[in-house]
Amino acid sequence: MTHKKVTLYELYQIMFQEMGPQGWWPADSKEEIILGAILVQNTNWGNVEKSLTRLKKITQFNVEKILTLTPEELIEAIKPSGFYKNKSQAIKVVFDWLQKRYVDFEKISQESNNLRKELLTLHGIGEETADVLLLYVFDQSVFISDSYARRLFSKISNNEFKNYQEMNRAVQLTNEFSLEEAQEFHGLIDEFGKQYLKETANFEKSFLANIKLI
DNA sequence: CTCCAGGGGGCCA
DNA sequence: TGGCCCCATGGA
Repeated sequence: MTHKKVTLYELYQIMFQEMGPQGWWPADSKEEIILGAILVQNTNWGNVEKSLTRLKKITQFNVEKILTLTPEELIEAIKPSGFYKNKSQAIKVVFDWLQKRYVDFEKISQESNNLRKELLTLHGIGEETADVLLLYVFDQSVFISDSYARRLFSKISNNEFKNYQEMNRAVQLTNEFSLEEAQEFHGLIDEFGKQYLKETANFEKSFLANIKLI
């Protein structure tokens, strides 16, 4: 079995050509993306949508209104997406932080010389969620080494990526990637994962089966 | 019925 | 550091 050797950017182009734009992270505001990023932790997106609908009804995703909610009200709103004790506290922590920073996303992104580290100090924000926020809220072109990315890259490279940090150190986007492409890439990888990288799915029948990363 | 999804934190060796 | 366990709901 001979494999076609491709660069990271060529991989992106192949996936985009095959699957098209994924419209990843549907949201009308940065605040909604942040809420979604927390609520989706180890949770099906469908359940997240239920919580977002309920939250929107009582807060319109307004930062001050969200911070005004009692813990019980917040928990009640986000219950459908599970882990509500952890997630309600994470929402509180992140929105407190936002309010302190005047909720100017562009300003935060420019002023903090190590925003990733700063995000990781927030309780409830781990490596993956921090990178999701960098990519979709703070407009930084980063690669997200989530489980689907690790499964895919373990198949199309000679490395075996066991955890987030291991892959995050090894893989970074080249500067050919625009912000929009970086955002699209993550969506493509996860949609590909849902179709071809589950236990019952068959990667060998996918359009990436004969691809290897250079 | 079981399984697990667009993770994170605490604990322990 | 690395492995293990817990957190919780709802759809398949």
